[in-house]
This record gives sequence, structure tokens and C-alpha cells, in this order.
Amino acid sequence: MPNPFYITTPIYYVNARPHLGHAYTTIVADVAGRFNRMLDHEVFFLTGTDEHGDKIVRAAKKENLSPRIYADEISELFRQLWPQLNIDYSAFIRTTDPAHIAVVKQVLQKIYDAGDIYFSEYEGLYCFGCERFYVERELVDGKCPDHETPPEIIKESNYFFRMSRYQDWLIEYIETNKDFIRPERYRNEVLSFLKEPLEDLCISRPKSRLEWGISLPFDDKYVTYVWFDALLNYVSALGYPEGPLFRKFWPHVQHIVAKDILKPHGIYWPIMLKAAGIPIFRHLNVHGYWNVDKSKMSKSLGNVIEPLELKNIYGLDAFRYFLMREMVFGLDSGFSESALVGRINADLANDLGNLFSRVTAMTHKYFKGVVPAADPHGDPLLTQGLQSDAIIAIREFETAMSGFMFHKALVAVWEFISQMNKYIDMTAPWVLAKSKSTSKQLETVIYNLLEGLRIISGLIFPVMPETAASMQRHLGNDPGKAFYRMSFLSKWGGLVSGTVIPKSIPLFPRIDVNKNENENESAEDISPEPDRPVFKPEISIEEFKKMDLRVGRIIKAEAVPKAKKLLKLEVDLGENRTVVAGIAGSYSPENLVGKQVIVLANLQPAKLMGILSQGMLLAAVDGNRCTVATLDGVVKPGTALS
RNA sequence: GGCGAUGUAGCUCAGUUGGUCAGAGCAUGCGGCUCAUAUCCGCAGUGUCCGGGGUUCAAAUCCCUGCAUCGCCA
Repeated sequence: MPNPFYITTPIYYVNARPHLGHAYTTIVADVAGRFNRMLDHEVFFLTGTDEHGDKIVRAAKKENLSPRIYADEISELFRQLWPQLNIDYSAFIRTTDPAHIAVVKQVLQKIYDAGDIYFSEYEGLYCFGCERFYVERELVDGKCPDHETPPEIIKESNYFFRMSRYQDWLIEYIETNKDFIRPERYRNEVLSFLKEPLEDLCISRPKSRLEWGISLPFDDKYVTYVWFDALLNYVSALGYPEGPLFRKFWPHVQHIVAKDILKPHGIYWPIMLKAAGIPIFRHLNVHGYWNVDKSKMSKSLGNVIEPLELKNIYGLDAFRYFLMREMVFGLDSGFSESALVGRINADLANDLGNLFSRVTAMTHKYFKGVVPAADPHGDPLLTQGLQSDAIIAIREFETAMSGFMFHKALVAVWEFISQMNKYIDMTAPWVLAKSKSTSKQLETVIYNLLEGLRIISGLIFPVMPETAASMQRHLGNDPGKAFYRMSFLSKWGGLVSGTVIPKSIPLFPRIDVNKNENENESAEDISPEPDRPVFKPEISIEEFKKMDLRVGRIIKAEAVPKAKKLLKLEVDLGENRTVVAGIAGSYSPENLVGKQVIVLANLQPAKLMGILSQGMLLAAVDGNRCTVATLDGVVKPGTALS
């Protein structure tokens, strides 16, 4: 295999647990890696954890743990998450690995020997509480913003990396290599930063105030600044300088980062490489943030469900699809459950899932599940259109994926899915099936559709590997084979006629959105049970019809004396009724008047606290909180529900 | 405070060098089909293209200015 491809995520700092942002970056890397496997490239995919620095020491202290044990624990959380997201990584590096530490020392020594590291004393404002220096403008009224004490001026000596020496080189490098940092907005941001003189980077911390780090090889009284340590993971993981992996993969590396760590990756890192005499990486791919809309997320036990939890509810592939389709790489995007459900229903269930379902069903219906052969002497127009649509989709997909424009790649695939659906409408197989004279055409049409599905399953492989494999299986192919190879996808006719395909399954079930729609003005939380609900035994429609459900309007509401939960309501059902409802825990009388409600009108009257209740108000009850059922629009009181 | 980005249909956004540029998807309404997961196909809209000036035969597109939001830097 020629064309090695090396993709990295940042190594994640272990001061916090994994969240959506980490997951997105890593899924992007996984998608890029899988895409390169489609191109038959040899892929090395690195991720890991960054574990040194004073923030880790402090986080560990909070938990009463040693930095080492603490880092072990959090690192393990990341390591355990990736299989759950179907991340196919090659190596997981930790900055506490001895091999990494050795490389950091080696590179430091090399740069030191070359004269790009110098020793210098400086004065600064230091807060002993925070154990860090502040610059003037960070202070509030001259005091530390955390401790509200004035920092002290102390002198400290440290080692500095002569970054300034490489400023002009870096500017020219970025300007010459247009897509070195992409998308362009971040390239511009770095260039604009470089318009100002670059300061040398302090790359050491005295052990007197920080021990948790890598000792400088040329001065044992200092540890290495955490960024300098961390960035080198990208080369140490490959066995720099002589390892076979390094020789094979290094110059082909592409990094992926979120925009918050643009500066270290766009400025420190290339300069470090230059100073150490290591070739510069190929691309820095920078993405934006996910803004989680908590008001649009379902809740469990009163807490907003973590975005990552949604993969368990809606399926991993759907989750991966959403992340890749919804975010324009580089820009911020909104994350909400309703947007996720919208994508699932519209794109996955309606478009792709239903297409797959109707085509495989027809194959069973008309050909007993055996892939027919396209008629070589038939009308070429029956095939050409679809075939060229496929080629266009493949081409656009490849261009977009190479440029990290994942949403565009998926749009191209979905454009083809839409053309497949139109093709069915145009050719109307159910009409062709009615006459013997059109049987050849029917064979051709179904073959083409199955072939189209084969291509689609290949194209969605990087984003939805499980679904792709499932589609292959249901096309009668071995999903263990490299069905996603681009060279194989581009050749029309890869599907072998005579193949028997298994019974179809729904790829993506539709999600009932009505269940998720909350009520209007009271932003009260309806909590869907996290566990599978237990339903009552089935009833017939006749049994249901025995219930007389009516729309009512509350015209009067008052508390029932001495009763905690009961309210006495006057409800207009076309006639006035008194209804006693146990909703005082969630509603006050004044908020109920005028409200439209649903009443079970033919319930046997009952006396509650001495009041005769002539019906029952419908409400959703969750624990001791309840929400009254109401209607989507204004309806005449007394209207029956069915 | 400096630099930059963005502001287009109910929502999310495309709109290359000014001349079918007023668009797509979702949501909505109507019609059609029945192979399919009440899906699919077709049709239909709605917009002071942030406000105000200017350049031009012609501006969503260029210039100036104001407002709003966001980012980077100080």
C-alpha cells in the first residue's frame, strides 16, 4: 500500500471527563481514517491523553489522589469511551509513557544544543494561592481574581524557546502553503496573530513549584512546560526519530484540533518542528464548538441528558451521522435532541432507510430474494442516468471528504439517495411486474437499484460503519470484505446477480416526535422514563370507545379545604360539571381558569372530600408532579375525542 | 480599544469575478403513486437579501456609515 495517512486527535487533558467535544474530534479523526482506507491508504490513527502540568496536580488534590493515580483514572475513561463510539484507532499515547518522556528529553536537548533555548530571569506578579503568574490586566483591582489577594512580585529564572527567531519563516510557510491551516478563517487568525512580534516561549517550570512533569535534560531543577511536552506526542508515538512507523507516516500527518488550541498547534508546534529539524505536518484541521441547547434536551430524573447519552437512545450510527452532517467543519453548530431526531427521521428513516427497505422488499416480492441480472440488450437509458448520478456522487464525496467538508460529502450521498427514490417512481417496478413483456426491464431496474444501494453503503462507511456493514449483509455480501474500497465502488456492476439476499430489516426506525413535544407555557419537565415502560394489556377498539372523552374548559377553580392535592373545578363540557382533580401539587387555581382540558365524561361519579366529582381530568403524572393534558388548538367545549 | 467574521424564507443555511440571484433542505399546504418504515414522487407558496447612504445601465453581491451577534488580539 502506497500513500500512508497519519491522523491525530489532540491528546486530551485529563483534568476533565470526556464530553461531546472530545467525542466529536475523535469521530472526525475516525471518519477521516476510514475514508483513507476507502482510498486504499495505509492509516495510522493516534489519540491519547495529556497528563502533566499544575492543573492536573490541582485536580488530583481535589480528589485526594496522587497525580499519577488520578491521571490513570481519567485516561482510562477516555480509553473506554472510544470503543463505544466505534473509534478505530491505531495507538493510544499517554504523556506519562516512558518512551514519550525519552523523546521529549531528546528533542529538548537537540534544540538546546542548536542554541534555540536560553536561560533568563524575569520578574512577575505571582499568586501563591493559584501557584501561577498573572499579568496586570488579568487582575481585578490589582488582586488575584480567585483569591482576592494582591499577588507578589517575585523573580524567577526559566528556560525560553527562541520562537521569535522563526516568526518570519512561519509567516512565509503559511502564506506559501494555502491549506496548511484550514478552514481559511483559522489560517487568517494565525496570520493576524503573527502580525505582532512573537514572544519567546517559556518552556520550563521550576520544580520548587511544580514537580509533575518531565525534567529538563540539561537542568534537573526544572520540568518541561506542559504544551512543549504534549505537542511532541505526535512524533513520540511513532517512535521518533528512527522508528519504522515514524519513517513511514510522519510527513503525511494531519492534525485535528478544536479552535481553542489553535495557537499551540498553529504557532508553537510548527516552530518546534522547524527548530528540531523535523519536517512540518501536512494540515492542521480546525473545528468549532457544539453549543448544546439544554432546553431542547430530554431529561432524566430532572437532569438534562448528556449529549453523549443520546447515542444509547438513538443509536451510535445515527449519532455519528448527525455530528458529521450537522456541523460545517470549522464553524460552531447547535446541538439539540430535536435536531438529532429531525435528522434521523428525515435523512435516515425516510430517505435512506425507506429506500433500502422498498428495494430489498421488491427483490423478495418479484425475485424471491435473488439479485436479478441487468439486461445487457435492454434500453441503455434505463441504466445510464442512475449510473452517472452515482459517479457524480462518488466524485463529489471524495473531493469533499479530502477537504474535511464532511457535511458536503454527505449531501452528495443524499443527493444520490434522492435520485434513487425518483428512479423508482419513474420506472414504477410494480407496473413492470404486471406484464411478462416487461420482465427484462424489471430485472434491470431492480438490479440497478440494488447496485445503487451497494454504492451508497460504501459511501456511508466512514460515517456509519455499522449501518454500512448491515446493508452489505442484506445485499447478500460479506461485510467483512473491503466493500468500501473506492475503486470497487466506482465500477458499476459490482453486485453479482444470483446472490441471495436475506429478509429485510428497517435500518432506522422512525422516531415518534409527538412523544417528545412538551406543553406550551409551563416549561414543566415531562420526564420520559429512562427504562423501557411497562404497558398495560392490549384492549380492543370497542373497549376504548366505551370511554367518553370530551374537551372541557375550566371556568372556575378553587382549592378544596383540608386537602393537600385536590382542586375543585367547574368545567364547561357543553354543560357544566364539577370535577375534583388531584393536581394542586403542580397547579394553583388561578392558573387553570380558561384552560382547555380533556375530561373522561362518563366515569362513574364519586365523592371526594364530600364533593361529588362528575368526571376525571386527564393528566400525565410523574411521581408527585403532574401535567394536565390539553389540546393543540382551540376547540368548542364538549367536543368528543376519538 | 485594534483587527476580522457574520447578519438572505418559520428554522438551518447556499449564493464563485456585480447582469434569470432571489435559492436548497427541514417544517407547512395541496395533488399523485402503492414497492416501502403514514414512507416516496410532484406542485405551491411566504422574503424591505440587517438599517441608511453612495458607485453603476445594473448590487444580496462593490464602497461608506450605523446597528446586532461572534471571534482573535490588546
